[in-house]
Amino acid sequence: MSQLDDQAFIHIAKYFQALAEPMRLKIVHGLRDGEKNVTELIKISGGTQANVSKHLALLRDAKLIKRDSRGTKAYYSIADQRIYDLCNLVCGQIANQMSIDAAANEAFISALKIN
Amino acid sequence: MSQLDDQAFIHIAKYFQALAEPMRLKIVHGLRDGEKNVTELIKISGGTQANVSKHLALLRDAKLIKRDSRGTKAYYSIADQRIYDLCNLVCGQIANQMSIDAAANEAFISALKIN
DNA sequence: TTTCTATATAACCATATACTCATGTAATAT
DNA sequence: ATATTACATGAGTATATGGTTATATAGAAA
Repeated sequence: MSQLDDQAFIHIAKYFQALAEPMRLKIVHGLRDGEKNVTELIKISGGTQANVSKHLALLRDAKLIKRDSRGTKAYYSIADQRIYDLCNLVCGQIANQMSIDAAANEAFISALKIN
Repeated sequence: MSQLDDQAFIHIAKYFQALAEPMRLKIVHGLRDGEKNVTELIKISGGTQANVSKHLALLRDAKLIKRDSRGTKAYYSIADQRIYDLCNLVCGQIANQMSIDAAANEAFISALKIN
């Protein structure tokens, strides 16, 4: 396995890592219909201010979201729409894995739908 | 945010978590052209026996790979091909992020190609 | 049976992660 | 200038994770 591959795997792993946390998925989910400021995201996610702020910093660091500071507020938005493709792929996969009846399955999938 | 959503986010996060580790990505990458036994995967990944075995257990737990025991050997294979869609999406995203010239970019992408 | 090969797993350790509380900082309002 | 609102960040803590070494187990071979 080459150096380049090693670096690539590390890079890809970091990317997945950013999405590997329920609170961060909530935040990303909260941004599906456009930018929101931190206070709004705190309400949506149910997290504390400090914690949400940290997750936002991490997501921004991973280039998944971007920040726009206007006045005293900070507006965050999705930096790359493909996040949702990823999530939807995973949602489909998980829904498939669950051996539940059709009605429940449908309810589950629609609850998961992210875009 | 509903209970169901919370559970869903936890579930999805676990899925991403399984792919959020370079050694596990190497292993999954190693399985792209079909099943392999543990010894082969140890060689490919460069990890120790115990460590590879643990990662395999984790990947299996996450339903990403499946195990087939034949004789004294254990053959692993991909349980869901969509893993590769996920990886390729992320690869494209990462390649886009990197502001490198076209030739280098192409070399990078082809080094990353997983299926 | 004993031995060897292949794999899994327990015990342990170091580091990373997520969270909380407290504090810092910057823009606005009074 | 002071206070307030909105957000970021440092310190500290508990738990999770990834790795190593040593041991267990199971099938095949001698």
